Parts: sequence; structure tokens; C-alpha cells
Amino acid sequence: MARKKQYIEQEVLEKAMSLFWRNGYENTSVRMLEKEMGINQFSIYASFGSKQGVFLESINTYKKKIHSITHKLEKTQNGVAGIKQYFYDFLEFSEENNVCKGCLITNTVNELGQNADPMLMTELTKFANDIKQLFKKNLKQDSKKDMETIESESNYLMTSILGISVASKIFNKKQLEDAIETAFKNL
Amino acid sequence: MARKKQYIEQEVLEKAMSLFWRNGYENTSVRMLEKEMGINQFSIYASFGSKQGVFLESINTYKKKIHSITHKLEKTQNGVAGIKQYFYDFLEFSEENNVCKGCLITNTVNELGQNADPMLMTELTKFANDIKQLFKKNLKQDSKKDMETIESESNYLMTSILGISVASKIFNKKQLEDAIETAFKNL
DNA sequence: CACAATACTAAGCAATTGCTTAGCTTAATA
DNA sequence: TATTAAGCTAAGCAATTGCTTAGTATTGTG
Repeated sequence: MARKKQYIEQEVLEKAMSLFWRNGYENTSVRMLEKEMGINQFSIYASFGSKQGVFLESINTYKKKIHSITHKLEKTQNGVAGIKQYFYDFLEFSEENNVCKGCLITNTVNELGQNADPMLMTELTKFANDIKQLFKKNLKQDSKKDMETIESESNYLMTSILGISVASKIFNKKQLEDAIETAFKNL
Repeated sequence: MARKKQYIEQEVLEKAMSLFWRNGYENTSVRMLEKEMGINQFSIYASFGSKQGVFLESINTYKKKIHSITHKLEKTQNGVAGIKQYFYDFLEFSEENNVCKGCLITNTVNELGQNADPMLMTELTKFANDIKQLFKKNLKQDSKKDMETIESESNYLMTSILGISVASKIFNKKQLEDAIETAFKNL
């Protein structure tokens, strides 16, 4: 009985995600979203309710996108080597047109910090924690580390990947590889 | 012959810096600066020219403030141990009311990225490079590392401190200590 | 005291923000 | 083919943005 949507929500979300990823939440206006997504503001609000709504769905889209490499990590059986590979995979993942955008989740945590909507913040820290659990799983595969060591090293790995995410915006490839190689020397 | 300023520029800059540090550049409006600095917009523009001008001076104020710990690092003769101490000093430095604000420079790089004013970006990367040089200096004190190793390890240390800076916003003290302790095990 | 140079107050500027709405097209069903 | 529920266009909303300006207050000097 009714007219059909002239866009596919997942498709325009990909574009919205890309824009948020490049510019951050506050530096992305609804007008910019209009242009990037190629649809009118009315359609944006009809589909996603608010700018925050678009952002939340963009986060979900990001999660799906990064799932290819988190899934790979989830399936590895080779301990620390698998985690190291994840670091390299992440770098490749975050690169676009030779420009590193870091991690959308990390960027957002860093931008909004404690000013962020609590629900959003919960969502973001949950993601971070899931990654940490994957690190732990792989660390356990590596022989005789005790619980305490595994906890410490997973915290270390989390700050390392956060560091890589930020550094990727100003460091060149060689410097990032230096960082990764050295980071894994003592694990 | 003329009326006197009713505020001290360095004093109001301290307050501006604190606000930018907490909220980032874009999330800080001139009205917010007015309130925090306790002076009228006219005075802000008379003293600093623009919002960006206030920010640039805030960065300088930040540098002066952090100089107490970079200076300490500059003077240390105890190699890696001195760098590790710097990490702990930084954590203490970035804490305010039990809330970690990270590093103003790192936050800004992360927020503005390649969208930033080139002059500002140059300023920020220069600061990062100065820290890296201090790391190198201390690494050289530690015996028989070759040039290549020192370069690699200084890149590693830079990403580590960046990671600590970001992680400090979501990790608790124990987790951050885990990260630092593990980070220095292989140096 | 009067002058002149600067600072302060507060109102107001155009532009942009997130969001809404009135009026139209579109398309599947009866 | 007429109806009707939904989507689209584009104009417009109040609030906020960075910044300016007109008018007034304060000061040291002649």
C-alpha cells in the first residue's frame, strides 16, 4: 500500500560509520551525514530517530565489520602469536586511502570520555572487554602462565592495542611495526 | 592613562586549559570558556584573539605544567628505570578528582587527527617527538643496545605511553599498573 | 579636574546545530 | 482506477556556535 524506501539502511549506515570514524561524533553534523549517506534528513530521522541513533547503529556496523578479524582471533589456537597477528590485522583494517583512522570505539571513548551517554559508554567498554577476553583465551593456550600473569598481560595487551590505535594516526608503518615487535618480545 | 585588566592572563589560561583537557577542543564552547575563565567574551578575544588562540595558549600552559615531570625524566641517569618512573609520574599528573583526563596533547591528536590545523598539528607532533628523544636518551644509558634497538624501543615506548593515556580513562589503577609493569619487563 | 586610552558589560551578528513539519510523490491493494 | 499508507522534498524551527560592537566604566597623566 505504501511507497518503498529508496535506500537500504545497511548501505547508508556504512557511509555514516565511515564519516563518524574519520571525524568523530561531535565533528560530524547531520548535514554532513545527509551528504555522505545520500539521503534527506527526514529519512535519517525516520530510520534512526536521532543523530545518536545513527551513531549507535554505526557502532554496530563497525562491530560487524571488525568481526572478521576478531573472529579470526577467536578461532586461533596459537596463543600469543595469534594475538600478535591480530595487532597486524587491526592496522590493516583501520587503514583507508593510506590514512589510519584508528579504532572507532577507541576514538569515541577518547573523545567523549565521562561526558558520554552512560548507555553508550557501557556499550563501548563492553566491546573493549570482549577483546580482552579473547586475549586471555589465547594467553591461556600458552602453557604455564598463572591466572595473575594472564590478568596482567591481558591488561597490558589492551593498553598496547589502544596505543597502536592512537599512534597509527601519527606514526608511519615502520614505527608501528617497531612498536608491535617490541611489545611481543616479552610474552 | 588606561584602565587595568581585572584578570591575570596566566590565571585564566590555567582554567581554560583544564576545561579543554576535560572536554576536548570542539566540545568546549566560548560560553563555557567565559564561565570557567570568569571573564567576558570580549576579554577573551581581546587577550587571545580567537577560540583557537585560547587553545594554543592552553597547550603552552599544559607544556609548562607537564614540564615538572619531563624535566625530571630529562635529568635522570638511571636508564629504563627513569622512563618507567615517568610513566607513573604521568598517571599521577593526569589525575584530578580521581578522574583521569589523559594527556591534553594525545587527546587533541586523537580528536582532531588530520582535520586539525596544520600549524597546530606540527606543534603537537613536535611535543611527542621531544618525549621520544628523552626516551632515547635514557635507553642509551642502558649499556649495549645498538641504534636500531634504541629506535625500535623508543617507538614502542611512545605507543605505550599513548596507550596508557587513553586507557587511563577507562581502566582502574590496578589495571594500569599491570600494564606498566608488564610493559617494562623486556627492556 | 578634564582628557584620553584602555577594559568591561551586554546586546546582537550571521552561520550552524539537531530536529520537525507541511505538502508532495510513490506504489500496493481493493 | 481510486484509495491510502508510507517515503520524499525542502522549508523552517529554536538553540547554540564563534565572534563583534556600541556604550559605559575605570584609570593615569596634564
